[in-house]
Amino acid sequence: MNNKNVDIYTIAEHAGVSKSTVSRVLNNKDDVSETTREKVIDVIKELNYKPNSSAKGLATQKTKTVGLVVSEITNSFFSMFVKGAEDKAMEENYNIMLANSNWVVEEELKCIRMFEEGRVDGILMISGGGDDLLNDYLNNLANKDIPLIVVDRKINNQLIPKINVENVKAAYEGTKYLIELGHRKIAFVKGDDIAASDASIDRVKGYRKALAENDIDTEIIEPGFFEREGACFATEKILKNHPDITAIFYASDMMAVGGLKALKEAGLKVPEDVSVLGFDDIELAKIIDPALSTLRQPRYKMGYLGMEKLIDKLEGRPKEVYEDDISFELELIERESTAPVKR
Amino acid sequence: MNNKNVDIYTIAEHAGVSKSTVSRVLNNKDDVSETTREKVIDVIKELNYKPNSSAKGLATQKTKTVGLVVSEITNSFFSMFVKGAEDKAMEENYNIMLANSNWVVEEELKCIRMFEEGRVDGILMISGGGDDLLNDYLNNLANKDIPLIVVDRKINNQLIPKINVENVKAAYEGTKYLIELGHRKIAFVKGDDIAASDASIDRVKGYRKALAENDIDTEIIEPGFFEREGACFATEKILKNHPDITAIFYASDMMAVGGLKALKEAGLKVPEDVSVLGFDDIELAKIIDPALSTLRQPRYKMGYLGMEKLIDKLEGRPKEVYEDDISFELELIERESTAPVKR
DNA sequence: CTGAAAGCGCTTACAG
DNA sequence: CTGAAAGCGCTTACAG
Repeated sequence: MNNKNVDIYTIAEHAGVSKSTVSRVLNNKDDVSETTREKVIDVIKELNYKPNSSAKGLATQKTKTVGLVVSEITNSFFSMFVKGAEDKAMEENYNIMLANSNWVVEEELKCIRMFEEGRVDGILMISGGGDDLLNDYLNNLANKDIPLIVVDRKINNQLIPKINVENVKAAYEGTKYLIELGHRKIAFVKGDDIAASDASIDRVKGYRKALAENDIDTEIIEPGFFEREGACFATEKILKNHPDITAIFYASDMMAVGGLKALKEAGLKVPEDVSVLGFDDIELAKIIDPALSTLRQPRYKMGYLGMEKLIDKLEGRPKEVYEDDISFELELIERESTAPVKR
Repeated sequence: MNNKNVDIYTIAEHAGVSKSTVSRVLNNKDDVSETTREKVIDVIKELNYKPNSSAKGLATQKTKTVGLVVSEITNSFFSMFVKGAEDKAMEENYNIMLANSNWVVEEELKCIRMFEEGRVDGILMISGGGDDLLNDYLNNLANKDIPLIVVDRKINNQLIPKINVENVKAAYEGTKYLIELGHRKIAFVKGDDIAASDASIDRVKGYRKALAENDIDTEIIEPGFFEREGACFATEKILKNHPDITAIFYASDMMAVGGLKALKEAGLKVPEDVSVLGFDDIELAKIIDPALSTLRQPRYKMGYLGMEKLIDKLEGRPKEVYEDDISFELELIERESTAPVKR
């Protein structure tokens, strides 16, 4: 049971072969005779040998691990990405090095630098930022040798494959859905426009487009800053200035939850008095009462695919597999918080 | 900007010293003259040198990374542990290798084996299990050379430091709190008794103890299996068999949320008609309406402390720092779901 | 305070 | 199909 000091040489000795041969069976090279292979494998099991990955890493110049930087692991929005990425990595026998940036650019940079120290073959970023300094740094990385894939973040570099989401289209369809339900006075609670991902900006665009197409010109947009409290205030304000509203579309579920609270406090019932539509489909959306109708982001899939592309790249698989950007569509999930407008 | 091929030797050449000296300044050894040190540092910066950690790992037999195995990263209950652990690791300049076990023992074992391959100096487990096979394996690990710390899980091995939580006491105090509010008909919704951590069993104990001390003999215990739906059913059953109930204590917040739903459907108001007390203080507890009163588990702290102990051990710091088990107390958080009993 | 040399545990041409 | 040897990029006694 003791694997202290049992190295490839020990195995070689016990099996009566050379280190080279042991290495060959370890790496499944096919030019080894069946008998030697079996002998070696037996010894490996018997001695409970575990290869030393530092040594292997040094020799091969690969670590078989990828770095994952995430804005906030505690946020269920991100942890689903991580899970997808992790599952794919496991499948391919890659390890994951985790780093949390806490939304701050300096920490994001710190994480990346850490990863650069040879400990990681490539990096998958699922993270806010949008900061110029960081973008420069990422561009540099991409121009050097360390493969990088970016999920849910805009960045201007052809060399960096990106995985995004059709924000404009989703918001357009969400709004259209509300309109088809008969709503004409629809408010939109956006995030902050400076946000890295342009998510809020694009969603506002979609909302506007749907209104325009349907000749609705009451456009009511209020910022909720992607926060529960912020959305609470925004909702109060909307209610005060536009009491005839019949639906509110929030640019995130978390904001919708804040809105639900404000609506309740104002004595309004959802969806009887006002319909509420969220965005994201976080865990909470189906737990809260009333359950939120929302646009589902395929976060697990995005993480999974991001990792897949990264590994494809690392393994030198054909370029077509990973070089294109991908943009996912969101799915409209109807639950209890939306209903046809009352006449 | 290109760091391809710049190694310690390149630095040495440019600085006009030997590799040994470069290594010394890299490792902050004090026996280097100030002038050479500065010279070397300049070159390092100029050439944007990043040490190769595989090489370093091979030479020192340390990787400066720890493995973290978690049952389910997507669960906010766990992600707070991870965050605490991560923060501490960052502080100490350790890397974290993440593995998700998806609650299944085989995957847990797979993760650990992966970690054993020299890639990790120690392991922090925050994970379910309780399986015999796994326990044996962990015992073996502990008896070998790879340091291991276990959070929120019982295991019989003096060599493995454990970080736990005072479940009996917390449930006792939660129940007492309800009793002091005037409740005498208090139901308890437990998890499943076979669960790894004995959490449910201990919490039932605490509940019973409080009842006994206060001469209450209506003991109503129903299993909710630590699931929302399960708790929903349990609540319905309780309501049917004991309509005179005035409070329900759930062994987890998630179950309390399920309970809230069942109560609402039964036309009961919380806390006016029945008080609801949760356990854990997950994110959701303060978001849901009414906000849940609950017993707060210091998950961040537990993760942080677990990592701290592990690193203390790895760094060979004095044994007293890490060898003892630790058991955290839970804090009672009063929110909106509990109130004095109506007369 | 500094350098030469051996060694950490693997892989990989090269030769046979 | 197999072995001997060099090399991956560091660290660390040892000597001076």
